[in-house]
Amino acid sequence: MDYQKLANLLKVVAEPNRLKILEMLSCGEMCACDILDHFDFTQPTLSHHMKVLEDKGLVIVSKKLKWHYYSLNPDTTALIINGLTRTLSNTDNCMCKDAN
Amino acid sequence: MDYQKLANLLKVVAEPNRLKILEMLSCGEMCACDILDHFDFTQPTLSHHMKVLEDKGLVIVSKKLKWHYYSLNPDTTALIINGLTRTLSNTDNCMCKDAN
DNA sequence: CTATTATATAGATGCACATCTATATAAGAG
DNA sequence: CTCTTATATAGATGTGCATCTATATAATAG
Repeated sequence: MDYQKLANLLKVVAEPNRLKILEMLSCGEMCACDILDHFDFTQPTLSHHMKVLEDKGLVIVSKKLKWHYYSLNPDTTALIINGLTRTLSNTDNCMCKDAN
Repeated sequence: MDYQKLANLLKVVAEPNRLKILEMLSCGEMCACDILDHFDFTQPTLSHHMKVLEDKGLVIVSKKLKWHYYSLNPDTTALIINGLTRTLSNTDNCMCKDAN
């Protein structure tokens, strides 16, 4: 298990506003301006969060005209859930089974 | 869904050394000194991490003589996994279903 | 062209936190 | 008691990051 990589993904998700964004996207794609309506912070702050989510592979963007539509990347979300679940449960390939 | 509360728990887990500690504990309880053997950082740093894990409810401590034995708190780990899974999947009680 | 709308970038600020060294406390062994 | 071992606390340092204001870019409407 690459703890650094998993931790990096978990850091992306360990922020309340980004959690809320991800849940909003769990029902389908949304454009940035519609997401912004649900928050109190400014537009540059949303832009920052969406960039983090995109750069780390949590969301996928499709740019249509001047709107940017975001949707969840199910591969990455599955990676996080599975990685965390395996880390927190007693599995056969757990590091505590190692000779070391 | 209380995003702030879930994010606070995820922050505890979004740190590579704490992830490694938690996986070590997934096989059973360990004392601090044995955990420390698997890391390069100093003893105060481990003490800090174990305090975070204990304070946030991720691990349970039983103190026997001068050794402190740590084990996973399955209630909290389940809370994190379930909360994150529900947030990232399209569920009926998702916030995107709200009239708002 | 200009005006409007959607999004991004630059730079600053303040706070959280992982780590360290030094030291303290706790608990046994002899 | 003194010595050793296990753990905690205090205080400092450096870095990361969420947020802001101001401004830039992109794309469309008129």
